[in-house]
Amino acid sequence: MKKIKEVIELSGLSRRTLQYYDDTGLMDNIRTAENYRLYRDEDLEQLWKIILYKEMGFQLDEIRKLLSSDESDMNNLLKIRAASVEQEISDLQRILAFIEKVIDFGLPDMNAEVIKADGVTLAEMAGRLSERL
Amino acid sequence: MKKIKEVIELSGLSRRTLQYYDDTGLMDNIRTAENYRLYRDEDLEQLWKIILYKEMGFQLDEIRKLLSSDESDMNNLLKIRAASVEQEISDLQRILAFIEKVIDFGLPDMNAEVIKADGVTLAEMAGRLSERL
DNA sequence: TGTACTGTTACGCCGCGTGATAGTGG
DNA sequence: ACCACTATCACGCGGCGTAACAGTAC
Repeated sequence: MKKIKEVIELSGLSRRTLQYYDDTGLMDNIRTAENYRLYRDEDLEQLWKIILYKEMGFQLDEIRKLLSSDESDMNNLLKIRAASVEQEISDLQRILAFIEKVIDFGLPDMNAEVIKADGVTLAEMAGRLSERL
Repeated sequence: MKKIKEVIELSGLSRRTLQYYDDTGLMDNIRTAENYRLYRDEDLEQLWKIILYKEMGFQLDEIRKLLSSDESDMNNLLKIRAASVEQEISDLQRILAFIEKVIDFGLPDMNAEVIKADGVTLAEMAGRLSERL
């Protein structure tokens, strides 16, 4: 049974973070008579899982689901997350290529004939410019 | 001289977004006597640049700097941005590899001997686990 | 008189950081 | 009485979405 300071040092998380996890129900801390948070061994296991899921880039509400799901549900969520990370990577690669193009050739001209098309917004045009490389 | 509705359709941005750009000084709109926002051609050029920089993943305060910088400053900022995008990509690749490892082998055990080291926090341990692959 | 446009508040999101203020243990 | 610990508010961040309410043009 550890009090919060020990858990701060053990986990590397901040006091505020631990309080937030308690407030939002991600952790479900028991309390002393003086209302101090107490962490049992099982709570530390739970915290370890939370830290691992954060390392994988999950949001806290997704982590909540993961903590209460069986092995097959968890594997599904992991696969979904893997797919979206792959998507993020390819988005960033597109962005990177676009930046390098701008470094070499400057910003594309808004009035260039190539990109003038009716019914297409500027935002869409910008998206297309970074897609086609 | 266009009013906001036309600019919404032309740009693909929302009314709220255009208002926000005005409020935060990213755009510097002139007004009619009835206080309606007016967009001149040069303002649309500015908006186009903003959209392009957003497409490259810049934050609005960085975009503010970009809009008022000369070519060499701009190129520096672009290179810095490119470097940080590369960093984000490699972070995500590490995360992806870690997720796939967890899919195959399950969550790493907190009490495993391998990872037990004094003075190392759980968060650090999680980071190391996803680094070493 | 209606309706389609315009404007200004102002709260909500997410994951905490950063105080401020107050109670408790030893 | 001191100090180290604990607690609970509550505002702030970025980039808007989403009302709510009010004025203006036609």
